[in-house]
Amino acid sequence: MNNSPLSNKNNRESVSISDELHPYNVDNIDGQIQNLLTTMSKVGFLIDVEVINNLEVEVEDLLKKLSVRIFHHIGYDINLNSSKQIAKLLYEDLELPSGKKKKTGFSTDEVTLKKIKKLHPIIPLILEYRTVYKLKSTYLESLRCRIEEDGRIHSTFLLDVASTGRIVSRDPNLQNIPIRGSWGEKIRKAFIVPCEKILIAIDYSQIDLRVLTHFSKESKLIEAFKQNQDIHLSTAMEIFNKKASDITADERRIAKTVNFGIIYGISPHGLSESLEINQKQAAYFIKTYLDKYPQVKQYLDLSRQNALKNGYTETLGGEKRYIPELKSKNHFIRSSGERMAINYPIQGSSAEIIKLAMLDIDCEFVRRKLSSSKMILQIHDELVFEVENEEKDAVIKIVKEKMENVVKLIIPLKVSIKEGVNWGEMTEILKLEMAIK
DNA sequence: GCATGATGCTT
DNA sequence: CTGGAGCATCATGCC
Repeated sequence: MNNSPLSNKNNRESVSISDELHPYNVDNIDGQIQNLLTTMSKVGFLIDVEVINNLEVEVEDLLKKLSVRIFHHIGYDINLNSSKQIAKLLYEDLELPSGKKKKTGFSTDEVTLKKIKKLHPIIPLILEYRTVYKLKSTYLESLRCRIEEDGRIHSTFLLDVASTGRIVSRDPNLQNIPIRGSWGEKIRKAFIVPCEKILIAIDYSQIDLRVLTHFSKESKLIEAFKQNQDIHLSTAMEIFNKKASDITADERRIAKTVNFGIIYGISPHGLSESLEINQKQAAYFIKTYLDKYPQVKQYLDLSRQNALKNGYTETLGGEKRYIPELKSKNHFIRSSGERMAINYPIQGSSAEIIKLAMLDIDCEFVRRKLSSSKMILQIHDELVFEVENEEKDAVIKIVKEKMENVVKLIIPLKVSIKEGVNWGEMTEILKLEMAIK
């Protein structure tokens, strides 16, 4: 393992798989990837400022209308950005039922307000105001101000910030640009590429669940991934004990939430909050899941036990994270430690895998002299490239091949590929041109 | 001006 | 009392 090709930056091949416990070498991944991150930052993401400007006008107008309607209803003006003033309005002046208490008063967050939104017509208006104001402040005005001379936004990418080994983007953060709903698409349409170029986004499909499968060796999951099944549907079939054609959209949604919950070290309470069901039902779903996937249960138990015994957990590459919280006498802190013991090996291994893939891709771009195509963004399980049209086929082939083969797990790694002229209108590429040289 | 809390966006 | 990891904005209170 000490002779891994990884230790030679300019001559990396595929990684060593000789050591079963640590199937790849993580020596100095972060040191090697630093230059690549600096380059991504220098390249930046081209922005269509007209799209931003037009959206700002639209949003400005909407905010004005919303605040006028709200103030008309209540008969006076308040600062709608102040949760303190919103709380006074709802829970004192309007005497609506209040939910959980925070340090400074009763909560007015989205989850709380949705529970009482039918009790007063201004609550949906407040919720919409919040969404739109968030857009205006964080994703329109702020981003516009960060466009530099070259028409691009240059984020900074950092290692050694996230305790899981993930890469962090800041100033500005380009890893949390909205994607859901109509606003997500509208904003992402402002992220563009120059003429003669195309945007390519490739993301790992279910990498966390695949890593969980690798660690747990759960036979049902191995089978599902080997057959490239819809994993949430497959889980729904297990939990609800039905065949695929009988699974409803709602049952699949529940299974998807359970799958994510497992990775995060779920509790019945947490799942009940996410699914808006009672805790008894949530507990039943978890129990059923663990009954149906016994090797996952065994793996999760073992993860906690080993973390307590050793004081740390580790990733596939052997990167350790110490978890002193496991010995806390405070139940809350200890539970939090147990969730870390579950989540860190999974999320940390995923982070390693994509960082290794980024290095492989970078090397191959250099080797193949694809100098006009640039990696511009990494969003945890996704890579975004600004690609010369003529290099498109070659880039897609390389990125897919490197991402899927960077490390051999007991099940295959899969990516999905999208292309577009902007980040808001991406189309999945299902058929790959196999006539590539 | 600075720290903290509340909120909300992503994976 | 309970979903892992982050960052940014705004309000508020204190210096």
